[in-house]
Amino acid sequence: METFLPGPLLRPAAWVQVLVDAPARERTYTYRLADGMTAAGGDVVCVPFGSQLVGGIVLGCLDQLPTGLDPGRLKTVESVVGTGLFAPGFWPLLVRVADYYLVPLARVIETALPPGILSRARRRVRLVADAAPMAQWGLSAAAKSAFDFLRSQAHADFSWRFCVQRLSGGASSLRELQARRLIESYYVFGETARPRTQQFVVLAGANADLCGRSAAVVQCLRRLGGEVSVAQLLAEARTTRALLQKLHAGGHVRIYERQILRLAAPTATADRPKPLTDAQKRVLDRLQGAAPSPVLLEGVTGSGKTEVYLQAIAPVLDRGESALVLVPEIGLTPQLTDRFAARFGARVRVYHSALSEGERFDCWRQMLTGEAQVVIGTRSAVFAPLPKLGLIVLDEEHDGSYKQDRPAPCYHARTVALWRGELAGCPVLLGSATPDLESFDCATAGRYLHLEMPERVAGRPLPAVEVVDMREELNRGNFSPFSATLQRAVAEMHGAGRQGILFINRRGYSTFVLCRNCGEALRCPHCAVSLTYHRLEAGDYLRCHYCNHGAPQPRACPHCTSPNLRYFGAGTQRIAAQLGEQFPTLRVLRFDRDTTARKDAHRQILEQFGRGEADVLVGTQMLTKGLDLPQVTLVGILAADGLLNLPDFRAGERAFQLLTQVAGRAGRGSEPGRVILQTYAPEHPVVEAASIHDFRRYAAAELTQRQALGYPPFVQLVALQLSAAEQESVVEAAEALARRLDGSADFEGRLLGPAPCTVERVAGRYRWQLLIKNPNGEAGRASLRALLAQFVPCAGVTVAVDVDPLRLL
DNA sequence: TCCTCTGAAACC
DNA sequence: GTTTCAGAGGAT
Repeated sequence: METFLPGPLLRPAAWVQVLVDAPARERTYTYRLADGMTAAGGDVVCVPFGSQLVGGIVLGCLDQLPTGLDPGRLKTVESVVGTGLFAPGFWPLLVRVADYYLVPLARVIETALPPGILSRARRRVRLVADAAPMAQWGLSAAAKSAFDFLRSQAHADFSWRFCVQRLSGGASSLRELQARRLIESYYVFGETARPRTQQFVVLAGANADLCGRSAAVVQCLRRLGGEVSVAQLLAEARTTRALLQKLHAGGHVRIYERQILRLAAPTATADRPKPLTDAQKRVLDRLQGAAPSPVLLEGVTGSGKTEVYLQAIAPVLDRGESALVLVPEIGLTPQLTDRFAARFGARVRVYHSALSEGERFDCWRQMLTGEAQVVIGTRSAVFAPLPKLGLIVLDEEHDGSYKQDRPAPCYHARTVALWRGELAGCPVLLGSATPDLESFDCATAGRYLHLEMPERVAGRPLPAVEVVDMREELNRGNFSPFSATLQRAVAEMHGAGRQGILFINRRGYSTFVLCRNCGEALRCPHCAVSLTYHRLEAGDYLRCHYCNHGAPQPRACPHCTSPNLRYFGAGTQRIAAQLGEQFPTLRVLRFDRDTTARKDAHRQILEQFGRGEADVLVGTQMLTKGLDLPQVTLVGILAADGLLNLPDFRAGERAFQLLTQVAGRAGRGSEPGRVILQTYAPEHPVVEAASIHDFRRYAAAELTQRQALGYPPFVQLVALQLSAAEQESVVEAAEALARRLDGSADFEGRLLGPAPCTVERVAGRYRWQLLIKNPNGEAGRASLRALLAQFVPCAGVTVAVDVDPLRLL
């Protein structure tokens, strides 16, 4: 890790470390600063890189050269193109993330910045006004004609790209002209993103003389009101762009560009603060008076946490400060975003990684200028550059999607949010009905302010949970996934015209397909898992839920050619189908990753359900994330066992959260709710605690066990995952790394493994894992950082470091 | 022995 | 992204 100078300097720094906008982003480069030039971390600069000039971000200043770098090879920063890309106090946050998660700062910046910030630093070319006349002597023919072309233009300023494409000799001519000081090249930082436009068509002329397709298209346009977007007309009139162009040329219609708002602030009907319950009032009072420390708000499902967030944010905005609201997944909570927009109007922005590059860029700038005062976003929005941050809210703070586990840095948005609050001096409000045990431990130990809302709003009771022993169902000869109790409950619910939710832990139709002749299961060719069977309109399909590999369902077993294939296990598709068979009048909707893949599909399905166009929603974990559906009275959990028995020390905690959250979807309206929890292990402590809504008892038991076994939150875990295409190289590298850790005098942590990951092969790569228990905090991470910096794995092996891993797979 | 092609590595 | 470099293979 590079060390950068802290604070302001007496003497301006001579060198800067730069993250360049080139494909080779793994490394950073050192540049000299020209005399009188100053730069700070976060500035956008233009630097020579190889033969070209590229944009880059200054990571930090150096007052001495890194060892082993030949001063003769150093180049000088061309210009400082932009400053103030980050809110005050933002840079130390990024440095802290890099330090803690053992990743290069460059990686953190890439994660934090909206993509394309650097590519928006555009290279331009201009004619030098007072160029020496003799500079043209002896130019190559291509360069001469290029120069003449540039001079013949009305203006003297061009984009580099235009020049390369348009001029004879392209880039080499430009370099030649630049060397002669006939032109100069410079960079501009994209101050304003181009406004987005859309093509519109409007009727023009009488159009009496048209016939055939033309007449039909004009007729359609007239029906649509005479003026629509080109895209809409193309779709509605089922016509082609060519025909529209012909009509345009003939003067029958006019096509023009209209500016559209890329960041239309979510609009909704205005909403006023709701009257508060006593518990909500107490919480808000404590929040106002509290010092800026983290707050854990433990409020049961349906206790009105959202209203607390809204009313806690209002005074922050009144003070002219901004608020950041983090949610696990933006698509899953359209109701929440709508409510924020309704309450705070145009000051609200939504920021997440599914936005387009342009949308993220625009939103980023609006945050910096203070135009956006409330930002609702997912994990990556924890880096939103809001100045004057007055409050950070993390809704459903226990949710695992706050942890990034794919590309480094594997940061946890909750951890980063807490640091942000500390650096900005603002409170961080963590809300959940089932707090993460680490947060809960901090709260009970007094490190966080612990506030509670133990009752639902309007005196509504928590739903009664009936545990059904599925072993007895089997004994009675019921082989269906629905117990007799659940069947009766569904019939009753349907009869009363109410709605229900069925939770199943798997999507697809069957979880695996087995040959009854040879006993082989159909497996993914790239991963060490079986394929899931999906029924699609286009035909039956097998899909790998790890790498998304897909194949048509074979008619016969690929191992022994027997046609005797059998489908095991039930996913959402099969449950929905069986439910339909059993209750023919029941209207069933599916809510899982397959049915919500389309943009805005979450909202559509939820709205459809909300309008009462379906009676039952069958879905996966997606159902657990904060849905507020007041008409739902019945919740069925088909098999709790799949959750309880995962090979992970957090399996119990996650199962408890999931069961409590699904159960919490019932009885949120005026009618009381009812939950039916089916399991083969009714005596399991997680099932028992969840069935009586007793988070405290479960948490206490689980924490005692964690302490005894030396697991988080009592010990820090660091997972090192190695992967490669060949099994031998991963094993070899993993063992080499383990020897290195064991043999090191500095390293005091405990090493578990190396061992293959639970699913050893994914997408054609073998994965092995080392787990480190680090009881020494920062000191332990520091020695690990040093060890990892020295460790060079054999060719083709990549090492991923995950500090505080959430899933041990 | 020199030249050309090609893929990989470096670019501060 | 461009440029450079090293090694293979081929022509002289």
